Amino acid sequence: MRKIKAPLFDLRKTLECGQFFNYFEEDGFFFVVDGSNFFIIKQQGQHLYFDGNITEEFLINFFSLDLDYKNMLKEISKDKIIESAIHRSLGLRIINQELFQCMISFICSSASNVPKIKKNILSISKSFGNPVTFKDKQLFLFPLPKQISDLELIKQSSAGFRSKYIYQCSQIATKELLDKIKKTDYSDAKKILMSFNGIGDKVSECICLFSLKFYDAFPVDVWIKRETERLYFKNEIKSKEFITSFFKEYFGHYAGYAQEFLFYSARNEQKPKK
DNA sequence: AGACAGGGGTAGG
DNA sequence: CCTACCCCTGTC
Repeated sequence: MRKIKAPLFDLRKTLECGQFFNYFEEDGFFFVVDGSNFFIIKQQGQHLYFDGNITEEFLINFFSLDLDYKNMLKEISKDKIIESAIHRSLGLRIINQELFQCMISFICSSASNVPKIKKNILSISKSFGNPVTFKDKQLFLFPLPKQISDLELIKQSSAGFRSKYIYQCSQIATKELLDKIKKTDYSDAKKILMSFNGIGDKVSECICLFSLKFYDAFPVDVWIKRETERLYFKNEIKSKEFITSFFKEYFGHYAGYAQEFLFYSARNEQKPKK
């Protein structure tokens, strides 16, 4: 078991906030699969204990432990509302997920919910991914695009109308294209992502934020819409476009972090027991 | 118990 | 701009 220091980090909040779906908790550890990487991890105070087929550098990048967290907080702390949200979700960090897994995860997310997305991802991994035995547990790596080639089998993952999007995405997402998306800038990456069926405005913002390190991305779902209308606009109805442009401008470079704090805070309010 | 609406969104009409 | 979409879950 290896050990690293991780101040200003909350493992549970980071994994459970709804940005990542390929993990489960057992025997006091989180078992995490990200593409072809897998590891177990637990937090004790400011330290992380982990083991798996990964390096320490991978872990630091995955959980953005190298981000200057205090500086980020300073940049987005524009008012009492966001400060309160930050207070309630302190330690939450944005994960840098493997791109293809992230794309499929958020294709699955439309008109869905966290438990169901997790189920879809696990089922797709079992059907198409390579099995690995690790710490007496059977894990499945997340498949490469070319490994997902059977529409009927995808349908068995209960992805419903999203199954055809998963299939098409897997056909189109060659290694070359994925590499291109990783190398290009925010607006270009977003354009390419939105050319996939099943990836629209919101889903592409999520992928930009959770896989491509574009921290100014600001995904607006119904939760963020309701919450920002309530907190910032006296419950007046605003369009998604307005909300996106307003908060990108308002919070600046780390708008995506502000979004995550508001989102986590809103969700936690809804279900205080968790 | 069994029907029914609606969900962290998107494409297509 | 408005709906259907596939499946699951919570609610009546």
